[in-house]
Amino acid sequence: MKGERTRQSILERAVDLASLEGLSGLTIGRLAEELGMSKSGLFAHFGSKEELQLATIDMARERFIDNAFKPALKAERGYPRLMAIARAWLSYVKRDVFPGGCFFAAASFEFDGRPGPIRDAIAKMMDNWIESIEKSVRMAQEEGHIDPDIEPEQLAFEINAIFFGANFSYQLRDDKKSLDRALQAIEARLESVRLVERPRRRRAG
Amino acid sequence: MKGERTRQSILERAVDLASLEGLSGLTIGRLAEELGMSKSGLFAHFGSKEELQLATIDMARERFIDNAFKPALKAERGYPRLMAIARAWLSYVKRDVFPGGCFFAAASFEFDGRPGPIRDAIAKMMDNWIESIEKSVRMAQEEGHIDPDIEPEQLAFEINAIFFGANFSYQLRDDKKSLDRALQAIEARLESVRLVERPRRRRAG
DNA sequence: GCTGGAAACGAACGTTCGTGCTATTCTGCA
DNA sequence: TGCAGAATAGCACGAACGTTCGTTTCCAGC
Repeated sequence: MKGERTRQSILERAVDLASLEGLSGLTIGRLAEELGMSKSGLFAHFGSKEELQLATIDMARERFIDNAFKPALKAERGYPRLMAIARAWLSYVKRDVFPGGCFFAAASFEFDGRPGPIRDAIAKMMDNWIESIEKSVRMAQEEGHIDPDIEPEQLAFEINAIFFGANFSYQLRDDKKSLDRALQAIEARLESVRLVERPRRRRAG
Repeated sequence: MKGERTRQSILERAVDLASLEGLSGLTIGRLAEELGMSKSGLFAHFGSKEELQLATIDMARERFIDNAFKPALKAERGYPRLMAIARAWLSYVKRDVFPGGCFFAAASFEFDGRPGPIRDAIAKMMDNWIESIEKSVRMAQEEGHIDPDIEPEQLAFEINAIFFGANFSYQLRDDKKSLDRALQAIEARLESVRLVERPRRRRAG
C-alpha cells in the first residue's frame, strides 16, 4: 500500500519537527505544510492529534534504538559494552540523529508533569532504556569486570544522568567539550568500580 | 502602586503554570482564568506574550536562587559548601518549589533548539548557575579541601548532570530513591577528590 | 466631592488550532 | 481496460490563541 509509505514519511518528519518544537509544539498544519500535503489528508492517517503524537514517539523510539543503543551491542558483554553504550550515546548526539538533541530527554522533561497516554509512553520507553543500562551493568558484574557490590540501579542512574547533562550542555550551552566531559566522567566512574585481577568465569554464580 | 502587586501575583502563578505546562504552554487566557481576571487586563501588564514569558523566567530565577542556591551559602566555603549545594538543590526538588520539578531543567530542554530572546534568557541563567558551582569548586581548591588538579568545569558539569538525572527520575519515573542516589553519587565523587592531609591556608597562592 | 490617571474590563480582531464531512484522484488487481 | 477501494484534497466548523480597542472602575490628591 502507498498509504503506509506516506505514513512513514509523515512520521519521519514529525519526529524531526517534534525534536525541535516539542511534542506539544508539533502541529498538524505545520507538518502538512512542510510535507506539501493537506491537513485533512495527513490527519486521515492518524485520526487524532494524540494518535499522531504516540506514533511519533514510536518512530522516535526506533530511531533511538537503531542509532544510540544497537551499535553498542556489537561490543562484547561486560565492561567493554558499558563503555560502548557511553560512546554510542554520545555519538548519537554528536551526529544530530535528532535535530534538536535527544528526543527522549526533551520529551521526558516536557511531559513529566502532564498525566496521560503520552507521558505513559515516554515513561515506558525511558524505563526500558534505564533497564537496558542496568542489565549491562549486571552482565559486567557476572563477567567479573566490575565490583559485584555496586547497585546496578545506582550506576545506571549515574550514567544516564551524565547523558542528560551532556545533552544539556551540548544543545543549550553550545559547549562542544561536553561530550568529552561526559565520556571522561563515565570512564572514570566505571574505572572506579573495575576489577582487574582474577576475572570470574562467565555466568559464575 | 497596586499594579505592581498584581503583576507580581500574576507572575507567581505564571511560574507555577509554566512549570507544569512549559513556557510555550503558558497561555494568557488560561492564566487569566486561573487568576479570575480578564485576558486584556492581564495582558496590559506585559504588552506581549514574549514579555510575559521573559518576566516569568525572571520570577522563576528569583525563586530558584532563594530556594536552591542561597541556603547553601550559609555553609562555610570549601568542601562543606559543595555538599550544601547538593543538599540544597535536592531539597528544592523534594519540597516541590516548582510544581512540575526544576523550572530551568525543563525550560532548558524546551528551548535549546529555538533561537530567540527566551532561549537566551534561559541560557544566561544556566550559565550563571554552572559558574556558581564552578566558583564553589575553585574555592574548595583554594581552601585545600579538594584536589587542585581537578578541572572545576568538569566537576561542575558532573554535579549539574546528576541534578538533572535526579529531577528526571523523580518527576517522570516517580523514583523516590533518586534524590538519595543523587546525593550518594555527588558525595562519592567529591570524596574521590578530597584532600584530607595538610589543608592549605585560606586564599593561598 | 471632584477630578485625573492608573488599572481592569468586555468585545472583537485575524489567525491557527484540531477535527469533521464530502468529493475527487490515485492505485492495484481482475 | 475498468473498477473497487484506498488515499488525498477541499472546505467548513468551533474553540482557543495573541492582540487591539474603547470603555468603565477604582483610588489618590486637590
